[in-house]
Amino acid sequence: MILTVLNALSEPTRLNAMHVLADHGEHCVCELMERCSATQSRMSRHMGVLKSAGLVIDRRDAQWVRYRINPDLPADVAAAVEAILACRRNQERKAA
Amino acid sequence: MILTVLNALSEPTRLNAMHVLADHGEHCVCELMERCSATQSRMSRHMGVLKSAGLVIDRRDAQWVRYRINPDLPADVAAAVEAILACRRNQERKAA
DNA sequence: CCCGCATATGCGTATGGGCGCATATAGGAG
DNA sequence: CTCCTATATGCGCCCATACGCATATGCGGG
Repeated sequence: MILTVLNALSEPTRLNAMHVLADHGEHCVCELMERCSATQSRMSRHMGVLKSAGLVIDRRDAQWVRYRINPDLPADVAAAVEAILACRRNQERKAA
Repeated sequence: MILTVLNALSEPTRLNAMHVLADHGEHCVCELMERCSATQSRMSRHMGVLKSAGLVIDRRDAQWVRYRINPDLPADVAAAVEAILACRRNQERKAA
């Protein structure tokens, strides 16, 4: 439910990961690690939290695991996520 | 920033309080206590968290303190909050 | 001045969550 | 089979946070 989603998003590294995934493309853990400046175990666990919140799905591709935003998110949840991500984007725009 | 907001909202009682306040009216702590089934100290502290996240403001009125949603919330944050609250409302609608 | 209602807060405690480290598992290459 | 890369997970530690209880503070009434 929404509380699980909020809980998942209210952590800097996880919110960061969502920003990376916001292009609706696939990204492997090693890429996310770099872009979020996180260690391997940290990133893996955080992705697990996002996954069990239903926000992302994963797919094995050879030795990599590709994550992407869950395309079957309920419309209202997807809208909320989008609105949340927009906040930081606006902030970056303001900073420039 | 948005992380503080998400942190504040990712707690059941606080999210509940936001739903009560979503009518953009003023509500005193004792009313919020009842509607959220919380003890006095719990509710007071939770409102403090919402307040320091900038989500609500308070006003002394005789022996009561009236809380309401911060009318000066940045537009993008207000939109995110609205989208989040909408999720639970949709759920209630679906349950009926 | 004293009392009672409404609200905030100090304090001690318990629980949850994140982290690092080490290790397990999975898949490809030789 | 072995090795290497990529990812997940068990474990123990630490810190943040929520809670209850008691107490302080603010405000109005008598």
